Amino acid sequence: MKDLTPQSYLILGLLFEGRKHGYEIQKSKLLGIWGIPMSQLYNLLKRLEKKGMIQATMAYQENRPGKRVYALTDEGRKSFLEWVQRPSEKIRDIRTEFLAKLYIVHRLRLGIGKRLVEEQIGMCRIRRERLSEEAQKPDPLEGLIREYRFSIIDVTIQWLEKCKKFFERVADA
Amino acid sequence: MKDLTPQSYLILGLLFEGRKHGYEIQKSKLLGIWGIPMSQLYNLLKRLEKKGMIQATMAYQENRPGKRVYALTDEGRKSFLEWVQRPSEKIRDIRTEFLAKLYIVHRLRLGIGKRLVEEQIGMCRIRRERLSEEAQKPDPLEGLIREYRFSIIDVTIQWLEKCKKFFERVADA
DNA sequence: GGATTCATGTAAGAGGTTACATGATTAT
DNA sequence: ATAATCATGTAACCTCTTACATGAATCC
Repeated sequence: MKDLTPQSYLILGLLFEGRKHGYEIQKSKLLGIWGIPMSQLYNLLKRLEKKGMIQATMAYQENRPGKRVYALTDEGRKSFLEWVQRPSEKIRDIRTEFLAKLYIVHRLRLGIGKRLVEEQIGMCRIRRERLSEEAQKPDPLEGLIREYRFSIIDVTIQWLEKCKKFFERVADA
Repeated sequence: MKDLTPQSYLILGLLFEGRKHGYEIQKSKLLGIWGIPMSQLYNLLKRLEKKGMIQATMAYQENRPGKRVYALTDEGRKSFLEWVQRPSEKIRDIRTEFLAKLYIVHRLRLGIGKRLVEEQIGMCRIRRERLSEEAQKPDPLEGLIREYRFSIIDVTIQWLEKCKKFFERVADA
């Protein structure tokens, strides 16, 4: 099964809390990490349903239009849990994808925050290693780019260490 | 006119050197910044032509299939120059878009490297300022995310200072 | 004979963005 | 009255990714 987008996984995460309809998902405070436009959200939900990750049931109310209430399927639950426990492979995804994971792990009190951060640190170290091993070409501009990559990785590792402490403090881990 | 993608601007930049056909563009050493798959490149070229940024003429050869040789139009040239002189607004784009600008500025010896870097530093300072001004919520996870953003900006500014020195050394600036 | 280089595309599917479109209820 | 909140969608357009498809010339 192909990976979903981080946004979609976040939606699955929110539904992990319990069944919700579109408008409710939109209103979920997401720390401003992602603002999904309303009209896109409905598209995403439809796609997730088509993929069998979630399933809708109609909730009819008096004096109100019916709501399409979504719930996770077993596959959706499985997919989400698999995603949320796996660190991001690319450094550039840390700002978005990994942050989303931390947020949802914390929100749902999944108790895996510390481990997730540790694994992410491990992944960053691997990346750093791999970058060191790459053949250095004499091109000076290329050297500069390389330096930037190293800086980003290093600052990310430092920050992840702080994250680790955070998850050690909160009872979540 | 809407912005093109960085990839498309890079292609315009390569054509700024002179007319090229698809295969030639693909072979241009781009420091490994972007590997555009061959089949995508032809799509991009078609789109750029439809937008009036480039124009093809056929070059027929003996014993060979004809080549579709592209040249910049006036609009393409204008668009490229406008793009290449403007710093990236988002920090996350520095790794990709801004790097591409530096590369092409250097390659074409446009003589604006130093100024571009300075403007990018200015943009980063503005971003940093804006982040400082944002209301701090008591949420500790949000605080962590904020810290990460600051770190990234700071390390980026430091790196840009190095870039500036680089462009001061090379005769380009 | 087989790999690499030269040289070009099409087609299908997924996904993102934006605009358009509707309509009731509740609070000011 | 009118603005905000609740509630849902469709349609068009663009871009990206991947796979498929072809074929000559040259180098080893």
